[in-house]
Amino acid sequence: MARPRTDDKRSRILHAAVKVFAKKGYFGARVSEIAKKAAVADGTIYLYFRNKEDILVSLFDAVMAEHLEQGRQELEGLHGSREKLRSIATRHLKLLGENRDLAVVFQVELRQSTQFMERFTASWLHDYFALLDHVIAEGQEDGSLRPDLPRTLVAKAFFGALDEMVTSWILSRKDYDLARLADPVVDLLLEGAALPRTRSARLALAAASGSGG
Amino acid sequence: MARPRTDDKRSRILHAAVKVFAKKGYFGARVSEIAKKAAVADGTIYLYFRNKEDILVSLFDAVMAEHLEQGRQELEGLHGSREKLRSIATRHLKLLGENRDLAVVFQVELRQSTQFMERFTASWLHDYFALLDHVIAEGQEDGSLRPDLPRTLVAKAFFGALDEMVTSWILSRKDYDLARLADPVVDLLLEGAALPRTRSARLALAAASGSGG
Amino acid sequence: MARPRTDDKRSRILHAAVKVFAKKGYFGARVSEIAKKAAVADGTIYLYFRNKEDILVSLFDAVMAEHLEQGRQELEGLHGSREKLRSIATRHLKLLGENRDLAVVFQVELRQSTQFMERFTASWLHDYFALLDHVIAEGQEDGSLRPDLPRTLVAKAFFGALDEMVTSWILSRKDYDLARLADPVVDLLLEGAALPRTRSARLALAAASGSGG
Amino acid sequence: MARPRTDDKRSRILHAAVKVFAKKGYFGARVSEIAKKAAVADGTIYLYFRNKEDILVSLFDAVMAEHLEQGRQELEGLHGSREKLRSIATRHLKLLGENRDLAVVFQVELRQSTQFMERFTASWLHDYFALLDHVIAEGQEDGSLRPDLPRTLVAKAFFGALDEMVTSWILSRKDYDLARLADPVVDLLLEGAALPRTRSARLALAAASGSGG
DNA sequence: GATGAATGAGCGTTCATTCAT
DNA sequence: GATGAATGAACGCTCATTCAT
Repeated sequence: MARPRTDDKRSRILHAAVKVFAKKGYFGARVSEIAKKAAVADGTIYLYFRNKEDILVSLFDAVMAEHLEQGRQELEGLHGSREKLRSIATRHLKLLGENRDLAVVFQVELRQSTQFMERFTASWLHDYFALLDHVIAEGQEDGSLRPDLPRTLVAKAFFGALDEMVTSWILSRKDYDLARLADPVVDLLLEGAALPRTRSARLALAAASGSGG
Repeated sequence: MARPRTDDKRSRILHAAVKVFAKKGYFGARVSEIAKKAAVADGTIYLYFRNKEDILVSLFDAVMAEHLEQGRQELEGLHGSREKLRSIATRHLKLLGENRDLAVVFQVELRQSTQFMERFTASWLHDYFALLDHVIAEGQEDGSLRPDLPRTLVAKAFFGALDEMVTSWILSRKDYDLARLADPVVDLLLEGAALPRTRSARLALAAASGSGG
Repeated sequence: MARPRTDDKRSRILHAAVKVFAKKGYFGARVSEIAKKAAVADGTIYLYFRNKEDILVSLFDAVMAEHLEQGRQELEGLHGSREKLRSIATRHLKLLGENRDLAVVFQVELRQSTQFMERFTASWLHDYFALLDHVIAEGQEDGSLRPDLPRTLVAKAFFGALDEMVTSWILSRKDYDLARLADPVVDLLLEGAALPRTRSARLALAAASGSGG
Repeated sequence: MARPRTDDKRSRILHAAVKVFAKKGYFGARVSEIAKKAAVADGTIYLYFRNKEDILVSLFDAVMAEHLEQGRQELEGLHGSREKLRSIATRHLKLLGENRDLAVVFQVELRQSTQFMERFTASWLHDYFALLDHVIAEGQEDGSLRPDLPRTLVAKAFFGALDEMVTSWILSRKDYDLARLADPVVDLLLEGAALPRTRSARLALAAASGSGG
């Protein structure tokens, strides 16, 4: 807010940090290297961030704040849990799929320790899960989603599936379009991996046994 | 290589390492602390492990080797992808749900850096995915699973969902029974989160348009 | 390369290093002890030197660079190999005779290992020998030195004799004036230890046998 | 004395030590490496030697004891300081010139620290210098050597010259015959590097001034 | 005597952070 | 605000030595 010209420096530091963290890992990253890449003095970093960890946390905060805000706005214009989940998945995979360094930081470096993980979860991830939860609740209420599955379980599975897509993408050397996986993942999560005729068969079986009984 | 007389010591070091890594994180863990907890001298560690990293890697290798072996054996006695996926999920959640420290190490510490992740993936996780892939392929061939979804995508989603169950469980303070989530997760992944009538409706629609075509 | 503001610190470290190396030996010397004696923090050492070995090498370089330069200048004003050798010997013994710690480092610590020795020889000692060689060559050409002795052999014997004077002086507890040995050593090397009449006798003998033949 | 069969082990350890010390230097040498090369267990070393340093010292003692004893015996059959110095020089250069590893240990490793040097000097080197001193004294008494030069100075110069021949030979990669340098070195030390006519001239001058006086 | 597994003291070096300028 | 020289705590690992077998 009240950080006019110099906000440029803060931003430069954050951008440099993404690159360095992605390349070296959080513990492997040197504050002096971030400073160098940001073209500021080592000491300057400490005018904008409390310490090394604060750089990582701030990075995460900045990205999540924007991502969540934009995500919520996009959801307002959509109807139906199906559409909304598709939107969330697409945005999730797009955000990270468009910036591999950022993805590395989010998938790997932020999970350095339970300490990080907890703060990470406590702040923004919690909001992200709340958003998912809300959409799922809506779906269960409007009859588009099964009400027999616990909402949080569905949310976790949804997040976990997306998360693994990103992780796999990072570790794979291939540079395929991550966002394209959004639709099939949502399809899988909504319709299931089982063949429909499984159900028909089961129903048929049930009918048969029912008629037989 | 260096496997001195007492395998007991090696084992004690590994058990101590799980605890220390879980509590302090890999980078925060001190080799001397592991030694102390294992009741051996600092130097003794290096009779059994090349270095600190080797402790972590060996830990992972040992657990995965046994887990995968037992998993494969159990699968041999089962029929149908549904049963097999249920077995895999249950074993996965049981393994980690029964040892929180081990779970922390697997969920958090092993993901310290892309370097770790890659080795991790390259060795055992690769095998784990291959196992999943195989079961899914079987299902697609015997007609129990949808053939239109890419196998790897299903495998990733399956793994990602389970993985997130574990991570959530670790970060949550509540000590619920993790393994109990196996069935609902498999159910979700197989049948989907959408209400069956969605399909009926679609089928009806398809039938209608089919009859009309 | 890294030459921060105060050359004073670098110099303080080098002076402290001479004392500590002389007292404890290179391997016995602790970097932290050098830092303490130089009144700088341990880490500061590494702003001025790459590592512990670099301190020793830099020390040697600094001393030799100055010593050789001054030596060459002094030689320019002198005439005759006899005078020049006397100058070299005097300066050699003076340099080390005036600073016992430095002498210890040069006589003992720099010879820690063939590795050190080779670097030592390759750089400055090579120049020193070249200087000696040059003076000896001059003497052989102007007829003041025997041409039948290989120059390098004379140079080595000259250096070796001086070197042993220093080593003996260090190991002896007596604090005699080392530089005073310069003249007798040069005298010995130039005139030989044998009594002149040895030659006369030999000449006589040769004459006798010659006349007899 | 009373170390029958096992003296073989002690000897094997010493031979292994020469090689390892020569290759790695005293501080770089690992006791376990010496043990391995000697084909004994690490602990066995400590049945024959007090500690690592004792191996080096014992090595030196053994070599020097034999060398000095044989040297003294050879001198008994010779007459004249010239012949005796030639014998000493030849034996000195032969001993080390025939075993480069041993030479490295004697020239470099034994000079690790003033502590070593002092012990080294105090024990055998002292005897070696006494031997030299004795031969030089004889020469001065029988009129073959100049009486105006301090005996110790001549002894040091003699030793220093030989010592430098060995050191140069070690550091040079060329494998010339070291012992062949004995004669020219003795010649240089006895007759001097200056041209004889220098003396003739001086004698002439002295004669002239003498006749004039 | 011989072994070699076990010990644990010891240290060079790094790097996040500070603060005088 | 900005700098970057200076700080000093912190730690993985080695290896000479011991001692139970």
